[in-house]
Amino acid sequence: MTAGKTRLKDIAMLAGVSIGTVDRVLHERGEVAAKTKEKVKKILLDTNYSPDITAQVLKSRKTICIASLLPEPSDENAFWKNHPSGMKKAINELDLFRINLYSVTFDMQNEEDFQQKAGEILKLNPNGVMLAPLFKSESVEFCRELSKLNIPYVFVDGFIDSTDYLAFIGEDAYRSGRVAGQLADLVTRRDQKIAIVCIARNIMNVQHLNNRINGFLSYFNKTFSSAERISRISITDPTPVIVENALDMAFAEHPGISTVYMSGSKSFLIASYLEKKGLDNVHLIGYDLLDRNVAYLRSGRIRFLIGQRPEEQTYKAVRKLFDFLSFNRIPEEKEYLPIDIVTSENVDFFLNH
Amino acid sequence: MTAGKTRLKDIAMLAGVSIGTVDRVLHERGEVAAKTKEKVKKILLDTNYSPDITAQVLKSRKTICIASLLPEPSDENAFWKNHPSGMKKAINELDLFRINLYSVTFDMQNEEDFQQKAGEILKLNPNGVMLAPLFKSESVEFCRELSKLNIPYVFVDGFIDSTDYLAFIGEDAYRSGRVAGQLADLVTRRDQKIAIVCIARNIMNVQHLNNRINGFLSYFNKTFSSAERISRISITDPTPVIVENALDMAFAEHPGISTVYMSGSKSFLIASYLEKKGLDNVHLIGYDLLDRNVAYLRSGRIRFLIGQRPEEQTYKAVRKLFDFLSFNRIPEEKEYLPIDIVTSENVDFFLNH
DNA sequence: CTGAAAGCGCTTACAG
DNA sequence: CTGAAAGCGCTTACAG
Repeated sequence: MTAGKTRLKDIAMLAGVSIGTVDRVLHERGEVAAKTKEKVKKILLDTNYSPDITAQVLKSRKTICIASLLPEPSDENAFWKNHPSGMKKAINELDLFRINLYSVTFDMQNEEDFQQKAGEILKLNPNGVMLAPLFKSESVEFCRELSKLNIPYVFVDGFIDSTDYLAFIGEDAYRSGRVAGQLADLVTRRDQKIAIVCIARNIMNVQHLNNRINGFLSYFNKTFSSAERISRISITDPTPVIVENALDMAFAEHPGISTVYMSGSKSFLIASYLEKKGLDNVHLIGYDLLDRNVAYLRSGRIRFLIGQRPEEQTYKAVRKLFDFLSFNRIPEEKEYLPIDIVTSENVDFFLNH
Repeated sequence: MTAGKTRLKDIAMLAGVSIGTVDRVLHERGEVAAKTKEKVKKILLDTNYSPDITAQVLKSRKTICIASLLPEPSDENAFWKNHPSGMKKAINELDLFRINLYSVTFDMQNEEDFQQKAGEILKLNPNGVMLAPLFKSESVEFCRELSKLNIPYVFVDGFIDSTDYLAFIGEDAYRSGRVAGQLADLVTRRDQKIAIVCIARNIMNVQHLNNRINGFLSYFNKTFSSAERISRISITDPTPVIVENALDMAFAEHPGISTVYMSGSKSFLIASYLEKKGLDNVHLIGYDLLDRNVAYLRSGRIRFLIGQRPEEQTYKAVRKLFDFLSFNRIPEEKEYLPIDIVTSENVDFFLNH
């Protein structure tokens, strides 16, 4: 709290050496006699010395370069639209340091594009990397290269266990599913039915959605058998016609569905379907504050959206990389951000900031 | 983004003057000929100069002192227990600057104690002040003194319009009431009744609670007349016996109450009552993650708690004061923090961090 | 193995 | 009104 008043100079005086020598033991730059080293180390500890960071930064003036590799946001997948603002916020806060951000995006339908962009980043030789590991094998490969070059990397949104990542920041999918389960339970009468919808193409994504769905189901397991009450609808293509057909079939097969849990971020597709079919009494619970979702939340067509703070994910990723690179602070390995319950009444607070 | 590479020295060269002169126009320290001033100013603008903060801090080494005046947390009012951790977090983040925090607490039942502690702070002559203006006239008086001494101050939790505050950080009470209303609506059948409880002694507090209650009522006004469905219970003393009697009367007078909205932070009192009386089917909605509230949330006795991020309030207050004092950044006048909807399933995320 | 010195970019007296 | 110089606390060659 009280910034250290002892300076290198004071340590040097106490030890009867020059500040150059103190600096050498401080940074373990060698070339110091064992005895002097011991003496200085002791005094360093006794005085609880901590360097003045402003002076360090002023002197060294090295520029830190952080690269990010995230999916290109699109209409098809607007979830990634807000991630850049978190990075910008972090950079702004750190503007007294020399820090550069090199943002790269890849086409999330295209493994090759990921590989190519990863290659670009490797060529740049940044000090640290943040990535969303959407494609497993390609990501593993990239991480291996980074490790080889001694470049630390942080995962955002998902993580791969077999790699040597510095940190992961994201959602606890299982628990977000449990939260959704609780909300679904709250709005669904015991004699009514619940449907779980899963729309997914790529495998990583499916894993994440499955975790959510397992969490969702786990909430009901405790109370009573869910088998008869909960049905699952899997759709492999988000094209509206295909979605419509799949839902038509499901609603025909399971009469009495009064709540739909959309495990991914495309609730607006379901909302649009329900509106079209006049299914006004069906509750809809989904994820992420995409513009189209928020519009349906406001109109009442979507009851709850669960937020996972995309800006905060990238904000924290940049901060953790920076703190590690500058001050050697080792972050917690995994940080799960709060699971926000968002309704039409509190959504505004989660949009601007 | 890219930190400015032009230095005072460069400006001086371009203007054909010494860096001392540039510095004088930069900080408007006078003693500069009008012509030179103009010339330098133009170059400053053209080059988009921004000073190197590390060098500034290193040189000036002035210590900023921020004082806080908050209520002493107690069993009686545990809401204030978590505010200090937000201040600590801010101080830790700013540890490369010379910044001291002087925390003072007052007895929230005692106006005189507030005055005395305010006097202590004035004697200290800090650079900035953060306060919770629980007592109106005493706070106005204190603020007047601060203004006279040119000490900026930031309100936390509440604000007083007639004063000259730098910023306010807190809850939008009306809208938090609306959120509660929406949640109450969700769990209450149309043929069931809702009770609003208000326990308060001091007047500022009542104002805040009234704003919440008005927000709550406004949610129902739109849909249908609430007069017949919603009753209000006012209690002036949080002593369990008194609370019990008041609730006994209310439940007797309004049969069919199935949801209780507790407008203040003492939901645990209601929860305890409901448990004692075996009123297991009554939904309870309240505020703030006090230990005792959280325990009832976990057990299911409390359905929803609305959180107002106490740590973030003080964190932001310290940051805003610091940014203003150090870099002359003028903050937004009022910042309303997100209204968190907390249930037994997501509460953990809101506790640690 | 160790010390003396220069310099990072700024601010602050001081001399003229 | 203006400039030259010292110094904030550190790091980095360089000389010995």
